[in-house]
This record gives sequence, C-alpha cells and structure tokens, in this order.
Amino acid sequence: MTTSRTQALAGVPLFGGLEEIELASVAGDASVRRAASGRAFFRAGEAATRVYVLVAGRVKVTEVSPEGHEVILRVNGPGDLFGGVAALVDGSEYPVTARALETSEALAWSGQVMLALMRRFPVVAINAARLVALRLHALQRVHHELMTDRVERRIARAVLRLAREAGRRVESGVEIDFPLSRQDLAQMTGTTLFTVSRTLSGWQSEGLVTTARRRVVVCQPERLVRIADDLS
Amino acid sequence: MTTSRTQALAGVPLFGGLEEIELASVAGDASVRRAASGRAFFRAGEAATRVYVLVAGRVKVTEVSPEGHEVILRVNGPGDLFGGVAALVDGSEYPVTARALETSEALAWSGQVMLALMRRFPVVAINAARLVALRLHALQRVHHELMTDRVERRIARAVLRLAREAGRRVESGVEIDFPLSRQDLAQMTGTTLFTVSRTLSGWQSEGLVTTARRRVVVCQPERLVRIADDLS
DNA sequence: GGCCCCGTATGACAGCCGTCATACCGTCCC
DNA sequence: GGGACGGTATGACGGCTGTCATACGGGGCC
Repeated sequence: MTTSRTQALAGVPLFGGLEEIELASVAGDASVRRAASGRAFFRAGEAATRVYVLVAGRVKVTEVSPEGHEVILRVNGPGDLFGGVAALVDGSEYPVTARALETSEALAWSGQVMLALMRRFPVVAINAARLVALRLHALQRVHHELMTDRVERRIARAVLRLAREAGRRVESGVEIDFPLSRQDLAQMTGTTLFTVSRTLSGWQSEGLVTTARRRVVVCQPERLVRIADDLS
Repeated sequence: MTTSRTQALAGVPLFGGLEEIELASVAGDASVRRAASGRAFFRAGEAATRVYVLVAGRVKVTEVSPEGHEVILRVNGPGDLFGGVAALVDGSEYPVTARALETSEALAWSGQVMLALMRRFPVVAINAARLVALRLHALQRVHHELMTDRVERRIARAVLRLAREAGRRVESGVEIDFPLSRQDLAQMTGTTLFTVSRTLSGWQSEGLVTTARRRVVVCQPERLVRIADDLS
C-alpha cells in the first residue's frame, strides 16, 4: 500500500533530499486520485485545497479567460507537481484547470498537510520554490518567443519541446506520446487551428514530420531546429 | 546599522511570519547593494550568486534572446524579491537582467546563506514558493492576454497594471511613477514602439491619458478599463 | 547657450495570419 | 454498415500591425 506509494515518490523532484523513512511518512499522508482521459483533477475557480504529484499519465494545464478563450500553459508528465502552490495560500482558488489527456493517476495532499510537511522538512519547501521557479523560467522563455517570433517558429519550438519532454522513438522518428490536435498546438502557440494545420501540412509535404489524427511524429528534428533557431 | 536594515525588512512578504529577533538575524546576514539609474544589479548569464530584496527604487527585469530581442518581464518595486530563486540552484546562471530604472537600493544574501536561512526558518522557504507562484500566475495572465488579445487592449492592460502598482495621484489623474518610454511599453506588450506611439496618441487626443517624454498619466481609468475588458 | 541625441510622431505600404466558408475523412457508436 | 461527429485540409479575403522613412522637439551635457 504505502510502500508502493513510497516507490512512486522516489525520484520525484519535490521530495529530493528526503530519507526513505521520511519519504514513507510523506507517502502515508497522501491520497490517490485518478482521472480518466478528458476528466479534470480540478478546474479554475474551485477552492484550491490539494497539491498533486502526477504518478502516471499526462495532464494538460489550461487557463480560460472571461471571454472564453482557452490556452494551454503546459503539459505535465509523471513526477511533475501541479495544482501546486495555489493550495498553499489559504482560501485561494485554482487559477487554472488540470485535465487528464490520458488515464492518469496522482498523489494528493491537502494544502494544510503539505504546509505541515514543509515546516517539518524545509527541503520540501525549498524544492517547491525551485520547481515553481523553473516553471516560471520556462514560461518566460515561451512568453518571449510569443512576443518576438513568427508563428511557424513558435510551432516548431512547441513541437520540439513536446518531442523532447514526451517523445517516444518510433521507426520514422520521434512521436509525441499523447493525443495532440492542431487545436491543442494552436492553444499552446497563440495562433489558430487553421494556421497550425497549414504549417504542419507544409512540413509534412517536405518530409519534416508525419501527422495523423491527433498524432505528430518528428522525422527530421534538425530541420525543425533550423526553423526554430535560424537567425535569418 | 542592522536595526535600520531590520526595519527595511519589516513588512517584506518573503519574511512574513518571522519574529522581530529572527528578522534582525536575517538582516544581519544581508549586505546592501545600490545601483544608480540605468545600472544593473545583475545580468543574464552571470553566475547566480545572490538573492535580492528591493528596499527602495524600481528595477526592471528583462530577458534578451539570442537574436537580441529584449523584452520586459516585470517591474519590481520596494519589498519585491528578485534575482530570486535562480540563486538557490547551485551553479546556475541568472536567466534575466535586473536593471535599476531609478536610483535603487536592495538587500542581498548569497544563495548559500539564503538556503541556510530557509532551513532554519522554513516559513521563509514557504513564502518564497508562494511569491514565485504568484509571479508565475501573473505571468500566466499576461501570457494569456498576449495570445488572445489585440494590441490596443494589451497596452491598456499594461498601463492600468502599472498605474495600480506604481501609480501616484496627481491633479489630472494617476501618474506612473517612473520613467516609461514607448519602447518600454512595447517590450512589455509584445508590439513595437510605433504602434504604442500611435495608440497613446489616439488615447491622448480623446483625453484618456496625457503623455510626455517617458511619462504617462492616466486621466480616465474607467474608459481605459472599458478598452481592457469590453467583451465586444 | 548651443549642440547632439534620445524619445516621439506620423505617414505609406505590405504581408502575416486571423476569419469564414466549404469539403474530406477516420472513428466511434448504434 | 451507416450515420454522426470531431478532427483536418484548403482556399479566399481582409485587416491589424510590423516595417521603413522622415521629421520634430525637449533634455542633458559640455
């Protein structure tokens, strides 16, 4: 029971630096949450009561504006913290929605319990600060790209990032290992599904990628990198 | 000496929850850093050795891409943490540049000392995680706007934010209390100085704002809010 | 006081890309 | 197997806004 949870927490960055016994104690305070593909762990606006660490599956974190525009902020994989630090602020609400892209499993702690853990094991609080900072830096880079780069380059960067973080080797190249629609890519890169469709079509006809329904395989990463980084 | 530093730290969010004696101890570990207008506390790429808390003045945090495009990520005021969490990661580099917009003064701790403080006072680490999370959420909102909103709305939002965070009441309205050029606004909103100039000119001729060299005064905030929020 | 430079203003032009319309196709579900 | 639906493809059109050129004016520095 708890031992399998403890194993799930080994190697999770949030708990790096804890002894095994401490890890077991942390695991003992956790509850298991599962979400089928398409279901939400939590939605924006709900009371932020829990902190999650993803154990298996994949979770997309999205934000919706009052006008109804939805954007994808990131896609989390196993080991990632999410729902994170909103839950540490009393009475706050989740600012984002976390939705399973495929059947997913996470460990969860209430904000109160996580705060107690952090006071008991300061390294966990330090890790949390670091992790959020890394996420901030990643978002700063994407934000910078959005400000200064054309659409094609932004899509190239997004595809390369996803291939790096969630790629699986297949015979023809590296496949992005979860369902990814044109619309999803558009919501990550600040463009429209039409432009993404056009761009991927172009790349496909030149052999850079092969695509199918909600599938993308990167065949020639180096040419994609050239699109992403070329200083012209 | 240390007592004046201690006073400077009272009310700083990073150290919320510390007793006065503890605060004095924290202050004792700090060194004072000053930067004249236009000088940098640190630059992107330098070894991230120090954590700063701004005591007086104003600091803009910018990021430069390999192509040389510079964007402004935020403007910090007194009490704000900056250079923050990069310094907690061993051997890391600052991902951004922090430059004084006016003569500024900060307290600084080495990353090692700050880590020790966090282990001794876990609440400081928890505060740090919260603060970085708040900054992340703020950037997420701006990022969302950049993806979905037109330029005029983005500029309106940026001006309103600055007026709220760094506004000073004057007879004709609320003046943004530090030098702010068209170029600065462009680098905050992902557009060009030309478009900002055109937009502000339009607003000025309609009486929404008055402008001068690196000066912006918001005269009719409610009409600016309408531009920022109108669902049309 | 005068010069230089930075910041600003404004017009002309073009092109990236958003918007809308239409059609195709694979998948799922009865 | 057939229909419905969600995802994709592609064209036409237009406008927001980036790019470039030019000019002006106020501040600061010698």
